[in-house]
Order: sequence, then C-alpha cells, then structure tokens
Amino acid sequence: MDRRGSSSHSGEALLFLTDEQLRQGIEAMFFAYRGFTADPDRILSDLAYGRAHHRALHFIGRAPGTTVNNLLNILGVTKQSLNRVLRTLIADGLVQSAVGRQDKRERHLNLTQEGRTLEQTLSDAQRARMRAAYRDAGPDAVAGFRTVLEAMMDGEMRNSYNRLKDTGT
Amino acid sequence: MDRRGSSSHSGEALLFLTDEQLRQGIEAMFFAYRGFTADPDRILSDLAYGRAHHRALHFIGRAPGTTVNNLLNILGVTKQSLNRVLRTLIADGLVQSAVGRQDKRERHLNLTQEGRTLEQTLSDAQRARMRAAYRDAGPDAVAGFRTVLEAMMDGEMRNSYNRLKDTGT
DNA sequence: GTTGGAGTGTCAACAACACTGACATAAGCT
DNA sequence: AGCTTATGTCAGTGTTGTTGACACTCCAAC
Repeated sequence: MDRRGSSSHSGEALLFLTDEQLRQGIEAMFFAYRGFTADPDRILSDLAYGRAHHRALHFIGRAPGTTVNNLLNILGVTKQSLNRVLRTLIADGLVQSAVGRQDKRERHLNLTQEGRTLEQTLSDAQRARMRAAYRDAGPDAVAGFRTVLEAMMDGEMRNSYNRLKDTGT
Repeated sequence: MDRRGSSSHSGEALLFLTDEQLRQGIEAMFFAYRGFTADPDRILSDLAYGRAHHRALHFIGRAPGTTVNNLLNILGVTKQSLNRVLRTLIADGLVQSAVGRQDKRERHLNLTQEGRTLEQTLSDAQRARMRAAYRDAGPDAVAGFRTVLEAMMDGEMRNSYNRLKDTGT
C-alpha cells in the first residue's frame, strides 16, 4: 500500500498522516460501525425496539440508579427524544423509575429483571463480535484501537467515557 | 473470571478479552463515532442536508462514474432511500447522473464542481479530527486501530472496504 | 420479432428517531 | 415569595430508513 521506499526518516514517520491514510481510516470507521451495530439491530427489529432503546438499556444497566438528566448528558439527545424511548421501556416493564429520596424531583432509573435479561442478550451479541475482532487483532492492536478512539472523542464525551470506565473497575 | 496478579502467561495474555474490557471498547466505539460525525454534521445542518448526503458525496467522489447499484451495495440501504438523497443532490447541481453508454439501464454518478467543493469541505473537517487523533496516538496505535476495525466488519463490508482501498492507491 | 424475466431506477406512503418550541408540575434554593 | 432545576408532555417538523407498486431497458428463449 505504501510504495516508494523513501529513505527520509521524517518523511517515513509521517506517512500515516497522509490524506489517503486518513480517508481509509474514515472508511474503516464507517464500515466497522455498521458491523458494530448489526447484531443488536437484528435482535431489536424483532421486538419493535430500535437502537435508541438499546442505548438506553445499556447505560442504565451500566450506571444503575442514574437520573434522567445524567442519561441525557451521556446519550447526547433531547429529553423529548429520550422520554419517548423511556416511556415505552417503563410501560413494557424493562425499566423502573423511582422518585429520588433526597431530591424528589429526580427519577432514578434501574433495569428490572426482564430489562436485565434483554440487555444481556443484546450485550452478548455485541460483545461476541467485539471479542472475535479483539482476538483476531491481538492485545497490541487493541491498545492502539482504544488510544485512537479516545483521541477521536469530543471533550465532553471523553469525560462521560472516563467516568463510566472508572465505575466499572 | 480472571484473577489479577496471575503469574500465568496464558492468563495474562487474555486479560484484554474480559467482559469489562469489551464493554469499554463498546463504549469507546459509541463515543468516538459521535465525535467522528460531529464536524460534518455541524456543517450539513446549515445546508438542509444530512449525514446520508455526506455519505453519498463521499463515495461518489471516491469512485467517480459509479452506478447507483454499486453505491447501494456500499451504503447498505435500500435504493428508495438512496434515491431520495440522490434526487436532491442532482436537483441542487452537486451530482450529475448520466445514462450508461453500453447498458442504458445504469446511471453513472459524478460530482459536479460544486459537489466536489462541498465534499472537500466536509472531508477536510472530518480529516482534521482524524489527523489530530492519529497524531496524538502515533503510528503504532493507528495500525492497531485499523486492524481491529477491519476485524469488526461484516464480510461484505470488508470486501467493499478493500475494493475502495485498492482503487485509492 | 415478440415475449418474458431479470436488472435498474423512480414515485408514494409510512415508521423510527432525532429536533425545536411551549408549557405544566413538583421540588429545591435564596 | 420568587427563581431555578428536574422532569414530563403535547404539537410540529426534518432526515433517513422501510415496503409496495410501477416503468424502462436489456437479454435470451421461443
């Protein structure tokens, strides 16, 4: 892919920053993200749910007891948009909303047993693909993968990401 | 699953495949993709265009003269969905559609000068972020990034991706 | 040479999910 | 009491995906 055996050191060190390399990275990101969401999407389409429901289930499962506002910040959508999704999940008994004890304005969100089951199913499908990709690529590639993704995030998203990462460990 | 501080080589080598690691990877992918599309989205929202228009412009620019059907396979949407986008782009003079010479059923798509200009603007914004992320991460991380993304694609998408990659060089 | 099937592109209608704007309610804060 | 915060809701709109129906073109079998 990179012809011309340049003997220049500085030239060689920056070859990965050419427009062509960046464009390939962009396209890789596009195609990979499709694969990334393909398995959960397949499962969800049978259930009258969509990707938005998956995201809500994921982050509620990840941060049990989180408030609506917190979820809003993580997901980066409007409350009207989130509310539509949340309403159906609560009505279907997958998510439980509880009035805050200290601050009664807040609603704390948790997965019900049924919600946990669906979240697990979706998570398993997505992790299976991720695991296969990780195993194929190897630990060094995975470390690089994570490094680039983190560098690609907006500042606010990186904060959300790191907060979640720390709670998990 | 995996105790830490293990002196076992095989145990340590697989630490990057734990559920927690995979979940972090999933979340990194989610947040990074938002960053990935943020800049072009901002530009497009001022123009009454959306992400679908960007994708069409990108791949037409990448493979000039491509047919609608080819574009369909790359984008992975229905022809009706693509057609709506294409119609506005053609009406607005960003894309030109030419009946095939050999097979008159086909339409060959090309960017007009105006289309090339917009594609360039969008591309520049997206590449700028990509370049910054690449530079921060370094060449080794970038190589790993690409390796994992390619492993994450579905088979068909990987074919599309590789075909495009080869034409670019 | 006409007919029928496959390939290709277009139009119309509908669903999912995002957005804005406006407003209501309840609870906390000064 | 008055201001702010957190949440929920209604109404309207836009983008992007879907299915269904249909027209045009090519090619091959009859």
